[in-house]
Amino acid sequence: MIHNTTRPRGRPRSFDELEALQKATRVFWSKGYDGVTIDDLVAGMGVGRPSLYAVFGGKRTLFLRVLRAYAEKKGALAAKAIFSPQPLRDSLASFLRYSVESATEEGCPAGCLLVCVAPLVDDAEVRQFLQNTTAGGVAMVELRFRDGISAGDIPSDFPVAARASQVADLVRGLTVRAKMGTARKTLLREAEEAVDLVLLPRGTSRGPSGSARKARTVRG
Amino acid sequence: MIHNTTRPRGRPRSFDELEALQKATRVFWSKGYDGVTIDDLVAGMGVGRPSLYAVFGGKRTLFLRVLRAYAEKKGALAAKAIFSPQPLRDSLASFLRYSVESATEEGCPAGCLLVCVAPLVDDAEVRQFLQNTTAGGVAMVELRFRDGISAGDIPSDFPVAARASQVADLVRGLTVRAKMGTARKTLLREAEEAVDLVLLPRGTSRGPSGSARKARTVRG
DNA sequence: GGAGTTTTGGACTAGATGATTCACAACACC
DNA sequence: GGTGTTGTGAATCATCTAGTCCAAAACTCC
Repeated sequence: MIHNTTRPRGRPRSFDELEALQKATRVFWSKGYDGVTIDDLVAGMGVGRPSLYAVFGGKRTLFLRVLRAYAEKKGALAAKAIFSPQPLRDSLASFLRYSVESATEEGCPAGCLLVCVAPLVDDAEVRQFLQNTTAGGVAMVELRFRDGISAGDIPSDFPVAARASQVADLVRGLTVRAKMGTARKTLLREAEEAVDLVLLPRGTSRGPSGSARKARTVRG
Repeated sequence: MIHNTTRPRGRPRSFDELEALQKATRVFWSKGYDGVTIDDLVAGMGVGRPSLYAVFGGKRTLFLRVLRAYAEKKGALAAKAIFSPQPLRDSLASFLRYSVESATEEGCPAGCLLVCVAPLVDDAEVRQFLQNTTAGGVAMVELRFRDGISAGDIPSDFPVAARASQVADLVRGLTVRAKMGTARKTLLREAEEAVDLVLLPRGTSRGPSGSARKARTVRG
């Protein structure tokens, strides 16, 4: 009856592919990878079993698609948080806050698919994707640090690469804590404190840390 | 024939309980919790299926015993690393080094049972145990920081609690990276750099970070 | 050596799970 | 409306999995 030229040939799908993918995300997110059965996916996605196999290929390939979509979305939101026009300190705070909030969202499973679920999947393609994605995350933070140097928010000798890695590790640590059930409030406070840890400049004069540094030299 | 008074009554066990527990640890460590079947455990532990149920109760209770034993052993080694008589800087370096090394041991699964596996287990008892264990870990680092204050390695206003949490988060982050397949060498370097991040004293004079701090005040 | 006790290995059952098949439904095109 | 194409739901099948049962084995005690 309705003449839609761009419509494909046969019977139209009863589900939206992207929406089904999002629902699948929730399933994997809350139950892990090994903990999920095809029946879980069928029930959670609102997709018939044959359709699932026909459209997504199977559990493994579905998970890969889920992972890519999830990472893209999260990456975009993280970039939005860290690159919005504000001083570096606030950018970093926004970034950490977003990380904690997305890992402790009410109505969502705790933790993060990329940190808590995917690393456990014994699959070369997943591993490769994770490596790339995390490298991209670190690069993003590095980039923001460099902007911060240009803007004069941090000194030009700020150890960009090291600090970016440390920020990424902190985020991972906070995310795992979220998965363990630590309250959002606690994690937000720690994230706030971590900003100072990463950004505050080092003084060479104050504090009796000379002995510690000396001991290090002796040791190494 | 042989008269051993302390020996129990019936047929002796064909396996050593603690050894079997260690083998079970490896199985869970490498395959996760949901990924492990009873057959995996039977094969990996060298224990008959009925014996497994009789002695360890089942997968869940076995995992709990595994977890406790694992945490105790790791906690002891971590304490040894951080409390050995040396300046705070070296203690912290030892602690981080141990964390990375134990998560990247050759011949062992990458990562850590407490960080990468247990948080995903949907079980109240496991969750409770994790909370206690991680709290204990943070308390351990705090204690060492206080010793460091007494020894004059760090100033008396050193934010003990915050820094201890941050160290714990960093360790978790590094551990997840290990699980993702990052090389030990890389992680060891980052751990080394992190020592400075945590310990180096803050100066109030140097660096153009005034704008950033100001921005923070404006915001908050 | 015989009785009692505990562990073991193999077998067994009920149920879950992964993946496919097939008849039928819903559309576009002519 | 007829034809070809694609998606859907129900049913199906072989396999895997958890947990239990039982006869035999290995021991202690008497």
